[in-house]
Parts: sequence; structure tokens; C-alpha cells
Amino acid sequence: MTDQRPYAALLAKGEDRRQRILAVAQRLLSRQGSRGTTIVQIAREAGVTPAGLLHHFESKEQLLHAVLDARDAFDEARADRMGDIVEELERVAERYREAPELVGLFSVLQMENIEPGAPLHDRFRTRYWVAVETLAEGIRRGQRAGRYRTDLDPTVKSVEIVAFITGIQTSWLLDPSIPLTEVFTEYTASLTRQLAPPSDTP
Amino acid sequence: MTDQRPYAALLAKGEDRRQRILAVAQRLLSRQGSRGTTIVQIAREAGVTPAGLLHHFESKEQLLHAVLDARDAFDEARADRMGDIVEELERVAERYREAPELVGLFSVLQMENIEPGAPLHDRFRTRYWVAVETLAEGIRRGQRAGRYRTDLDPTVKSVEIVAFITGIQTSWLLDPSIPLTEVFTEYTASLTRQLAPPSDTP
DNA sequence: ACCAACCTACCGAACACACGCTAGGTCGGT
DNA sequence: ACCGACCTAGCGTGTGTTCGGTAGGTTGGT
Repeated sequence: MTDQRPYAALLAKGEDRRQRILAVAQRLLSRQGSRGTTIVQIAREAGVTPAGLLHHFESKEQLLHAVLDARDAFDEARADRMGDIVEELERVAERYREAPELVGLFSVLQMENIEPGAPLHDRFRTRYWVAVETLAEGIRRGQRAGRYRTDLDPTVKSVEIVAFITGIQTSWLLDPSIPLTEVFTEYTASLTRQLAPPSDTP
Repeated sequence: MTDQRPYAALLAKGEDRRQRILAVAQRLLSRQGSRGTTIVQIAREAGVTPAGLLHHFESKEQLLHAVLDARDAFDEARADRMGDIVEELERVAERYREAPELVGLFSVLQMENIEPGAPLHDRFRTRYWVAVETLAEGIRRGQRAGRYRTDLDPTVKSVEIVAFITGIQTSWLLDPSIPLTEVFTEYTASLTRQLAPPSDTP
């Protein structure tokens, strides 16, 4: 467990501070966006000066990428053990309340980078299609297994589902008092009805 | 038709320029948001200097409100003659392509004002609930008329629909090549199936 | 055990720049 | 003469970033 690199203790301390900055940055960025958050603000809440922050991240944009990379890694780790998409969808609502500070990050930053040519535009666009394709593949799997009906386009349905999730996130961020669980159960229930093969209608 | 006010021609010219600024501002704001758009940029594209712009709008924030007011008035005029909500929903997709520059405005600015305490937070939150309530009232009307089944909560369903519209807007802004019409027809079709009373299943 | 060389973490001060906005003025129509 | 439309010039502030420096832990040689 002991680190054998040179200057191990020093580097460990730096890494610790680095993680703290990352955490603060994530929290602030997910509410105020990139343009609404200053390096000064992040540095202050992390207990460092702006110059100290830039010792760990060479620029604001690079810090932004680092935050997104951390989240991407976190999500990927969970995406591997994905089961039935409908069951998965039902669990999304829980995660909102368990970790509210994680929720807005992508939605907020994505909105700031809608314009083609925006610094993170391409990153978010490919991320979007990865999400859609992952979902579509889940549907196709269900279709091949005979659990889902085959007369609907997986991609089209996936675009719809991603849109719903994005939208409900925005709504919830704007006003956390919306009936989140009810809406989710309603939607997943209607999804199940649509996906179920027409054979079993007693 | 002729204006009898004093300085009529002058005022008309000013009003003209004012409208042009408003149009440019709307276009830019709907892609880059408020923080991503400077009055210098708006002024330049409208053919005025920043000072000239501030002659018509006393501050950047006031210009923002003016843009939003204009759009609100436009939307209200259309909301009055609203018919069946499903039919209405089908027409949304057309409007995206007819007037793409109108689309992102609210979504983008809303995202910038998610944080409670943001300058336009309250405005967007009440606007959100107005949208939900309008939709819910449309559902209730259909229920009373016997066209819709009565065993689903109008508010819950409305929150879902608003989420879908918000999300599909975001998706379309990020990548206009998504199968917009297909997704819309799919969703509205599934809505009709859900709303239809269980009597007619031949 | 000691020491010089080295490295990492971090700060204080300053820089260049862009932003929103103001003050004062010019021009032309009424 | 008056008024509205507009411009030029500039001010104050906040931003991201750079530069030079300090403190102190770490290393390898003697």
C-alpha cells in the first residue's frame, strides 16, 4: 500500500488537494455552469488561491475537462453491469435524491456548448450518441430475446427516452418539488406496455 | 395609419432599430445564453455601437427581459386558440424547422437560471408551472368530454410531456440531425394510446 | 549524521484584456 | 429651440493567467 515513487508523501498531499478542488468544481459547475463559475470562487471554497489552483490544473478549460473525465469514468464503471433498461430507468430517480450534486453537471454544461464551435460541443455530441446507442442496443437485446416487440425502431425510441431523462432533469433542477417518482413510474409503466409483445393481452 | 405623435418619423426609426436589436439579441441568446453573449456582439450584428444599443435598452438585464417579454407575448397569443393537446403536440415539430431561431431561447436561458437566487430563476419557475398547468387543464378537458381515460393524473402526465419537449429541444439543438419527426410521431402515437379510454379495443 | 541539490506545493503581486456602462458631444429632423 | 438617435472616448471592475518567490519535505553522497 505504501507508495514507492519519489516524493511520495508530497505527491499524495497534492493529489488530495487536487481531488478537493475537483469536488468543489463539480458542485459549483453543476449549478452555475462554466461561464457562471470563476476560478477564484472554486479556489476559495477549496481553500487555495487562484494561483494555487492553477498549479494543479494548468487552465480553467483543462480543469473542466478533468471534472468531466472523472464523471465519465464513474458512469462507465456503472454502465458495464447494466441489466434490463426499464429496470435501470426506474433506479434513475433514486440516484437523483441520493446524489443531487451529481445531477446537473452534464445537462448544464451541455447547454452551454450547444453551439457548434463551442469548446466542448463535440465532446457532448458524441456523448449524446453514445447514450442513445447504448440504450438502443439494450432494446435490441430485449427484442432478440423475445421480451420486446419488434415493430418499433430502437433508435427512435432511445432518442425519446434520452429526451425524457434530459428534460425531467432540467425540470427537477428548476424545481425539486415536482412529483419525480410518480412521473418516473408512470413513464416506465407506459414504456413496459409499449415494449411488451402483443401476444399477452388476456 | 399615419402616426400623429410629435417626432413621429424619428420615433419610428428608433422603434425600427429597437426591433432589429431585439431580433439579433434573441438569435444570439438562444444559442450562447446570456453569459455567453456580450452587448458588443449584439450591437455589432445589429449595426450599432454598444452605446447606441444602451440608448434603447438601459441595461443588459433589461434587454434580456425585453426579449423574454416579446416571446411570452408571442406564445400567449397562440396559446389562446389551443385545441386538442395531442394535435397541438404534433405541430411542435414543424415549428422547429420553420423557425429554428425561436427554439432554444427559453431552454438555454432557463438552464442559466436554475440556481435559486439567479436573476431570472423565479420567472422561469413560474413559467414552467404555467406550461404544466395549461397542459394539465387540456387533459382534464379531454377527460370531462369522455375522450380521455380518467385513471391517470393529469399533472403527472403533463410533467412528463413538458420534460419530453424540453429534452427533445435540447437534443435537437445539440444535433439537428436527430430523427425529429419520427420521434414526435412515435411519442404522440403512444400518448394517444395511453389517453384513449379502454372501451375501444377491437 | 550531515549537507547540498532538488523537487513539490503554494502564495503575493501584477498583467492584459474584456466586460457593462457612463459622460459628453454631434447631427438632423420637428 | 428642442428632442431623439446615435457615436467617441473612457472608466471601473472582474477575469484568467503569468511570474518570481518561499517553505519545507526528499534524496543521494560524504
